[in-house]
Amino acid sequence: MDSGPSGAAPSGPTLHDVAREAGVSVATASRALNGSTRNVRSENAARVRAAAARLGYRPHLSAQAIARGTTRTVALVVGDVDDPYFAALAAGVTREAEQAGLIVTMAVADRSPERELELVRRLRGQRPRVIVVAGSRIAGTRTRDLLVAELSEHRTAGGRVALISQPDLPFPTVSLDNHGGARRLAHALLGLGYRRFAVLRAPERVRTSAERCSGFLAGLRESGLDVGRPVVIEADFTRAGGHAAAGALLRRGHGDVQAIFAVNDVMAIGAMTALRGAGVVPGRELAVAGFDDIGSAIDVVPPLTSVAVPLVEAGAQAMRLALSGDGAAARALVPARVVLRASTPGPPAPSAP
Amino acid sequence: MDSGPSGAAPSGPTLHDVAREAGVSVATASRALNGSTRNVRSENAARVRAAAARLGYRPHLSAQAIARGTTRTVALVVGDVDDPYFAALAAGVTREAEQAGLIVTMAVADRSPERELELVRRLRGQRPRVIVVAGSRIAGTRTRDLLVAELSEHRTAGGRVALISQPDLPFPTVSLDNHGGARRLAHALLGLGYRRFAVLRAPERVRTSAERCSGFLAGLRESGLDVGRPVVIEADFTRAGGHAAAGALLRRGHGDVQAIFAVNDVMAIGAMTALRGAGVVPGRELAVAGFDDIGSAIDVVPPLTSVAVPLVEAGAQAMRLALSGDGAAARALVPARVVLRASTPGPPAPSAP
DNA sequence: TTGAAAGCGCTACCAG
DNA sequence: CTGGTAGCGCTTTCAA
Repeated sequence: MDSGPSGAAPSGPTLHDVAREAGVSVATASRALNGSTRNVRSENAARVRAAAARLGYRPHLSAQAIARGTTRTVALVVGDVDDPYFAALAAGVTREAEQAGLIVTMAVADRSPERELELVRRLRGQRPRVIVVAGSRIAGTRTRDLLVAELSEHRTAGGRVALISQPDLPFPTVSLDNHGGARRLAHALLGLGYRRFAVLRAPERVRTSAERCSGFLAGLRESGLDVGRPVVIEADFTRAGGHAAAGALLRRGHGDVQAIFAVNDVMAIGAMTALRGAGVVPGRELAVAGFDDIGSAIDVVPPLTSVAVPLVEAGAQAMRLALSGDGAAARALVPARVVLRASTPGPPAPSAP
Repeated sequence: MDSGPSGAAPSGPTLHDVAREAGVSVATASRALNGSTRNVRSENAARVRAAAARLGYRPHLSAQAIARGTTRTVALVVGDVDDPYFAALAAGVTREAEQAGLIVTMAVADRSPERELELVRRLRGQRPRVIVVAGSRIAGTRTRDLLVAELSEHRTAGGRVALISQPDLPFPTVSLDNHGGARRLAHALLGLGYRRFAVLRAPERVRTSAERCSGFLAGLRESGLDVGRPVVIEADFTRAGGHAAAGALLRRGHGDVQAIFAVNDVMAIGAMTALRGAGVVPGRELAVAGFDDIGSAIDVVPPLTSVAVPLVEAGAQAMRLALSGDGAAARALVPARVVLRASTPGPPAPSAP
């Protein structure tokens, strides 16, 4: 008789109760509450609504889903929530979904592709209208193929899919202009006079990092200027990673490096703190630039040069892309804009040969 | 024949299909896949599983919900996602829920109590096992009463409720020790030698702010020391609000104020930037302290003195509280710990009478 | 405009 | 251990 520690079974008044209370049939009650109000006598409709209110009736969404054969659900998979990057994306997706009258179900993959796959599997059970994956973007063939298979089945079953900033998969995708943004940042820094760089990046399989890194290097290369051989240091894609990487740079001796490009802001900020901790003034002795332009980029000292990406907008756009029903080839590229601040004031002395 | 712009109807293989494919009855298929595996011959079970895999079958959660009379859903209402405070709470709730095998549905109230109420109404339609509200904590009687009514009905129907940091409502609640944390911060600052304070707070109806403010003032008062009349400035509960408030303080002339307490970190950080913009060095000429100890508190210059509240843990605890099924009177107080950093080094000169 | 009734996909009870 | 079958709460023909 005990329903167990965690388990009650939410019930509540049903449409039958409402119908009885209003003295009409369930069919009429259904029509009055959720169907086309058109064909029900207004007096009856009023009685039904009154009865529903009196009883505190709420339509059982699962029952509706099964009867109608459709849900109003969007399944969202993010790598993490407690991270401004994903939080902003989630905010965008949620805003747009709610505007379309859809309910968002969110699952957190903890940045693990396997878990991401597992979640998509389970979420599919909800028969969501749309599945949005804002993933960890880690390359890897097997899990990736399974994910594609899973999403394909979803689509075959009539569902929609949208990806945010994933590697190239056969679904509508909105991507951030990582390569272009980093490239333009390189140009901007060169324009300021910097010539020797260090790049703080994440491991190769983190695609976002890889793209930003290669974009930056491409920007340097195509300038035709003599930039020597940029120092590249690999670390975690986190604040701690940036901190560690900067530490490593200082330890190995940063030589003639004038500017550090960290592939995201939290790494850049961690790096700045590490520099300062070692007595090196960020901006003055060593310039620092990041990527993402997170809110706090403006509150660190010196304010951080970065590349702004409208993350909330990217999330919203993903929803729109999914709902628009354009084909799997639909792509949206969210622009990235270089924002120069005091952390890259230009090299201290005009390069003296 | 056109299903409309945004609307496909996700279908897919059903249990019947699987059963037929495996050459067993639906009942057996059901048992093999989702019921107690105990009572089905392993050979049959294998056939069923194989058939399910071959067909890409996923149980229809809505159908299960309706047949079982129970869901495995947690409905979470947050004020905002794109804010580290709520993001951390959401992360905690999500982590704990997923560990219990529950799926989280998230809705964003945009910090509006009316919208919060509306969302709870709609979410109830999902018949979630648990409803968690991490609200905007704005006082207001009417909407509040309706929310209580709604949540009560949910409970009556057998569901669970948990609140995070809400005003005192008759449901299990985990609260942050805002008053105590601020009080201890006051003590700490007094201990450092500060005597003249300014408080940057949000409007009275923002409860979190109100509690922190009153806790701080109580801490000052009970010290018995001569602290004069602290300057209290009201502004938005945001970074911009902090910036503006600090601006206002400087404009009106901060007189003998030695330390600023902002009721949250983002306000404090905004204030620091404003001070610096006006040529006042934070920490040196004017000490600054915040509340929340958000990640970036450590990355601003000087590092920000704050009061740490384990937000992720608070979210997790709310889930546990809800699942434990303790009565409506269940309360959990998440401790808050003062963290002194360089933004409050102690007043410049030993107080000279 | 209304009501009766047939499902929607799945579970669980009841016989075999 | 297995299959038939009666619902779960709701929508949606089909007749009236």
